[in-house]
Parts: sequence; structure tokens; C-alpha cells
Amino acid sequence: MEVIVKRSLVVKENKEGRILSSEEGDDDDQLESTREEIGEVKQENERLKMILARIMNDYQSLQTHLFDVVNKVDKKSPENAEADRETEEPELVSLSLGTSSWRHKKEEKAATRTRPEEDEQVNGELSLGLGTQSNSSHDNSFEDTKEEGVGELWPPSKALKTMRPGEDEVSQHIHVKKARVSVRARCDAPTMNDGCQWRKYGQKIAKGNPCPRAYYRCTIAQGCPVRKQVQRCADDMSILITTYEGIHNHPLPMSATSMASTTSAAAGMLVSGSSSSRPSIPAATMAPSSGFAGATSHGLNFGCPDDARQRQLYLPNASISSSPSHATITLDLTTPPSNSHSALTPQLGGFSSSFSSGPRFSHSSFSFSSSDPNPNQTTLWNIPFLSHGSRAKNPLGSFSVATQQPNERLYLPYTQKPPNSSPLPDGAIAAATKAITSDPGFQTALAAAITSAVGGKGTQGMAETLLKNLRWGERLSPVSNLASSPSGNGCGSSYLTRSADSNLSNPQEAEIRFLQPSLGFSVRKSTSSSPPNNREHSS
DNA sequence: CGAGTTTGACCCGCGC
DNA sequence: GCGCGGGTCAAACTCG
Repeated sequence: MEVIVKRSLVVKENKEGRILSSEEGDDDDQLESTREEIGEVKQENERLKMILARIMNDYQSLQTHLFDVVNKVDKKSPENAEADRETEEPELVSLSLGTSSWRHKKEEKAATRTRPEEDEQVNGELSLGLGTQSNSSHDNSFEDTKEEGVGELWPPSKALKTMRPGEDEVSQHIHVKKARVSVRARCDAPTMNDGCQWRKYGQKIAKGNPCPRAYYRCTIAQGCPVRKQVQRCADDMSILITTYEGIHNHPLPMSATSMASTTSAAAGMLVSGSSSSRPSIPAATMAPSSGFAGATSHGLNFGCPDDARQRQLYLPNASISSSPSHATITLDLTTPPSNSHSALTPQLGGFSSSFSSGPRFSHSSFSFSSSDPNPNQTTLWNIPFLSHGSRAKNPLGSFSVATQQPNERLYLPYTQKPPNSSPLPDGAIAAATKAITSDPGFQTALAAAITSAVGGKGTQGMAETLLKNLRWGERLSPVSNLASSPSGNGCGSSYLTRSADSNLSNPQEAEIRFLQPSLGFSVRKSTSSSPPNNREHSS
């Protein structure tokens, strides 16, 4: 933020410099106009300061809420509190809770394991965090510590078998509780492609359902405890029910982060207690998944990639059920979410996620809404994008930014304008770009959306580069590189360009489009005063 | 030939 | 204790 302020001051100084030089020409009209420009710049600076103050306010609210949540979780689980005392990692109260049990488990394994792959599993965990992405490099230590907490919450039965009776009652007790995230989505494919690599290890006919239930295990890293169950709904065969359990102990490919974030968000509800049903979940299962791919998991939280602070989130179609051994949250992606639930939470940045899907190809949408002390000024980011549910040959992903900020002209200190400006207001375009470039969480979401829509693996760097280099009309080589990526979908040249389509119904809408032959991707900024709507735009 | 899938057997928890 | 159902294992099999 300081950088933005400084840059704006630089702009101001430049303009003033131009004023001095123009005065030498004794042009009164020009002098007058430049004075007006100075006034505008000053006003914009004031506006920027207000925005900065607002953001700081939001930030502090988030921090406070995170602290409350951490304390709440800590109080709820006495065994975790005890584990925490043992581990003595006070700065990560809840996050370190799993560390103890995890270490206990590792000690058990060290004493009882007989298979070489279990050795590798432990070794793999020692290397956690090495595959972190660029956006988390500054807080690696934090992530590493958290990753220790991202322990296995669904131990292989073999591990349980090897436990001697009464050997570790605490960890056994913790392991009884299993957090699950179930995702219901319409999908024709046998399984939803969530970006992870899965290996099927079993299949069963479950009672009451003619369709067999398939069991999958994550194979991205050896010893990853994450499993998922895939089963068609007995009532509606087109609905695929995917249940995730466990937390990845390895970095995830970017293409896997979208679903992982969703399930993380859903599971986060279990922690934040945003549902009436609040099963007791050990904090170990609520291990953090910061926005960066390496720590994202099918566990529980959304997080901001740069500061690891979390936002509260709301899942419109989520429900929580609880059993003695499981707490399951179900995301029903088969019905469109109600926009009303996307309403912003007071004080805190609402962070809602919703999925919807169609019979041909499922598409997903994330709606990010940032709160504002002024109820009349809200920003809703709606990011619909394709999940990998089916291998649609011509997937259409879309991404929109909508802002409800009546009569507000947002300021963007550094954005290049296109040579031929369209009638679109500069402020709107600037705001859209600013939204992308200024909010790291948004960048992460957008990167996930891009990667999801493209379907390529290891494209996070590309997406980040894309976001950092948002320039109107400029060819984006990172996107173009996608075509040559091994896992790319063969898309041709891609551009990030200001929309040349001036037929926009709303003149106050600006739009960024990612033009690809087979991928439509747009960012839309709306300054209309209509209520926030889960607006989608596909090109 | 290696990786992934299939499938019957086995283990375990839970309810009666 | 017994049966049932969910979950996992591992040998056999398939596929690229």
C-alpha cells in the first residue's frame, strides 16, 4: 500500500513538473487545465488514503476474527490444548495442535513400521514446504510450521493396526474424529477431475445404492493420506458425490487448488462454526491451507497467500452432518447458490464460494466479496470457471469483477492505457485492473481460475506472471506458452486485451478478456449501482 | 515393464 | 457373540 501511495505521489509530482514547464509557454488555458489536474490528483490521493484506511480496517478485523477463531478452536478441544502445551509453539496455537499427534504417529511408525514406503512417507514429510510457490516465499517458516500441522487425520488402517493398546490414547482419540468434505456435482465423467492424481484402490457396493462406491488415494506424493470416495447419487445418476478426507502433505499442483480451496473453505465452516451443527473437530484436521498451492489441502481453510491470514467464508449450499466418527460437510453444487447468501458479513470480508454445474461440463464459480464499513460500497468478485469434471473440448470459463460503488471513481496509479481508448471510463478499467493487481487473495483466486479453466498443470507461475503484467492490449507470452505446455489444451495464441466490444449495455462496465480460441476468460468491472449479483460473463 | 484398475478376501466398528 | 456394512489390502489383470 505504501508503494501505491508513493507511486501516486510520483504521478502528482510529474504532473506538477509538467505544469511548471507549461507555464513557461505562458498558456493560460493550459495552466488552468493543469491546475484542474492537480486538483483531481489531490482528490484522488485523498480517496486513496480513504481506501487505504478502509483496507487497514478490514485487515484488522480479519486479524481479530482469526484470533477469535483460533481461541475458540483451542478451547473446544482440550486434547489439542494439551498437545499444544507439549509442542510449545504458542504462535500457532491451533495449527500446531496436529503436530503433536502427527509426531506421535510418526514415532509410532518409527517403532512399528515394517514397510519401506512408510519410511518414505516420513521422509517426504520432512521435505514439506520445499515446493512452495513464489507467493509464499517470504513466509516459508510459517508455512513449514503449518505443514507440520497438516498431519494425517485419516490414518491408514495399518497404522492403527500397529498401535499397541493404550500406547497413545491421545492420538487415537484425535484420529477417531475425521473431517470430510463431500461435494455433490453434476458430472458425466466417472470422477471429477480436481487436478490431483488419484489411484483407485477399491470399489464397493454400498448399501442402498446400486452404484458402486470407488475409493481413491492421492498419488501425487507417496504416503499422502488424502483419500476420496466417488459415488453416484442413487436418486440422480447424473450427480457425482465426491467425498474428500485427509489433508495433503505435499504441494499441490495449481490446477488442484481450486477444488482444494473449495473443500478447504467448506471444511473451514466446521472450524468457524458458521453452521448450526458444530461437531467437535480436532484442530489437527483443521490444518491450514494457505492460498499457496503447497499448503492447500482438502482440509479446511481459505487463506491469503501473502500473509497467511484467513478470511471467513460462507458456502451457500453447504450443510454439515456429523457422526460419532465423522464430521462431514456437503457442498451441493447441483443447485445454484442463492445470491442472498453472498451478502457480505459485517465487519469481515465475506468470502463466499459457490459451484454450479451443467450436464455437459460443470463449471464453478467463486464469489469473493470484500466488506466495507459503508454498506453502499461493496465489491463482489464472481469467478465462474470450469472444473475439470469432464474433458470438454471447448471449455468456457469466465471471470467477472463487479463492484457496487456508486459514484466512486477508483484510482489506479499505474496502468497503461491502450493506444485507442474506448469510451469506457478510465476509472472503471483502472478499478478492474487494480482489483487484480492489488489483492493477493484475488490474484490467487484468479490464478486458480485461469489454471482451472486451462486445465494445465504447473501453470501457477504463468498465471501469476499474467496477473502481474496486466497491461491492456499487450500480448501475454506466459499464456501463449501454455500452448506448448505438455498438459496444455492446445490453445493457440492468447491475448489479454481491453475489450474492443463497445456494445456493452452498461457504459460503466469495463472488461478484460483473455482471448483464446477455446477459452473465454473475462474480467469485468462494473460501477453500476445495482445490487451485487453473481454476474457471469462468458466470451 | 511399470502404472493403474479390478475384485475377492479380510479387518474393524457398530448395532442388535 | 454374531452379523452387517464400510473400508482396505493385495494378487491378478489390463493398458499404454
